[in-house]
Amino acid sequence: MLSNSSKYAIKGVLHLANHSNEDQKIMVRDIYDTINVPEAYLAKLLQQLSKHQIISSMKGPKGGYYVTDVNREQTVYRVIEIIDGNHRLEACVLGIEDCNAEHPCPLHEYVNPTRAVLLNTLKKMTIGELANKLDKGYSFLS
Amino acid sequence: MLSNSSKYAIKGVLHLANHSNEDQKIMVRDIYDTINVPEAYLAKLLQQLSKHQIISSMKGPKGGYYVTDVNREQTVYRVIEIIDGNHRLEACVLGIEDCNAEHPCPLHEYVNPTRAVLLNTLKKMTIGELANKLDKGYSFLS
DNA sequence: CGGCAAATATGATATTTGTCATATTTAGGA
DNA sequence: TCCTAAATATGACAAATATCATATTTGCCG
Repeated sequence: MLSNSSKYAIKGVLHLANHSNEDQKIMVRDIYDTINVPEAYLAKLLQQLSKHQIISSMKGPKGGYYVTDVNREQTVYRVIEIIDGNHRLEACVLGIEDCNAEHPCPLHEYVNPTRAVLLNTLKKMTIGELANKLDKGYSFLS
Repeated sequence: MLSNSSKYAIKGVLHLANHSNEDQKIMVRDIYDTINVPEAYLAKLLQQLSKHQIISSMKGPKGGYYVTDVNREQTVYRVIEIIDGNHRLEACVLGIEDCNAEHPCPLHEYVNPTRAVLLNTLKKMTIGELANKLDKGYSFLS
C-alpha cells in the first residue's frame, strides 16, 4: 500500500513533531535508531520533506530538523504524496487507465468507495493530531 | 496496493473465465493483447495460478488454459495471495512488526477498520461473480 | 510411434525501489 | 575570519520487481 519510503517518512515526521521545535532542533543521527530506519535513507527522506515545507531545517552547528506549528498542520496524505506521488494511492486497483464510474474495472464498485473513505481520512489527518496521540502513549512507532 | 503481477493475474483469470471452459481452452497468445499484458509475463503468472488450482491447464495440441466451475469459486483474495503473498495486504501500514489493537501504530485505528472491510470483500468475492458482471458489460478489463 | 503444439521450468535482462557513501553548502561560535 | 557541525546535493551500489527469452516436458493426432 505505502512504499517503505513513505512509511519511514511518516515515522520520521511524527517523531520530529514530538521531539523538536524552533528552539530544539534535532539531527538525523539522533532519530534513526529509535524509529528503526537506516540513517542515510532517513536523511534523504527528511530532505525531501524539508524541501516541501512539511518539516523545517537549519544548517550549521546547532542546526537540525524540527517541526513548527505550521508544519503540524500538514496532512499525512501530503507526506505520502511527496514521497510516493499520488498515483499509487489514487490509480485504478487493476491499473486500467480510464477506469471510472461510467467505465469501471471489475473491482471498481467494491474497492473505490471504501478506498475513498480511507484516503479522505488520510487527507484530513494532520501530523499534529497523530503526534499528540503518540505523545500521550496511545500509539507507538515501534 | 496491488503489484502489477497481481493486477495482470486478476485480469487474466477474469478473461479466461469468460472465454474458456473444459471444451474450449485458450492460449496465452490469444489473451495477452486484449487485456494489455506482456505475453511472456502473463504466461508466467498463469503458470503460477495453474499450479495453485486457480485456473486449469492442459498441455499439448488442443491444450491451453481454461476455467472450470470449481475454479470460478476461487476468490480474488486468493489470487493476490498467491502472486503477492498476504503480507502486502495484511501487514501494518507503517511496517511496524507487532502492530495490533493493544499496541497500535499511529495510523492503526484509522486505517485498519476500513482496510478490513476492503479485505473481507476481496475474500468473499469469487472469480465467477466478477466474471459474470464483466460478461454482462457492467465492467471492463481495458 | 513420431512430430507438433501447447504448457512448464528456468534463467537472463531491465527497471524501479531501497540503501549507502561522499562531496558541497551554510551557519554559528571561538 | 576561520573552523566545525549541521543540512543538502549527488551519485554509486544492492535488492526486489517486472519483463523477456529459451529449453524442456507432455499430450494429441496422423
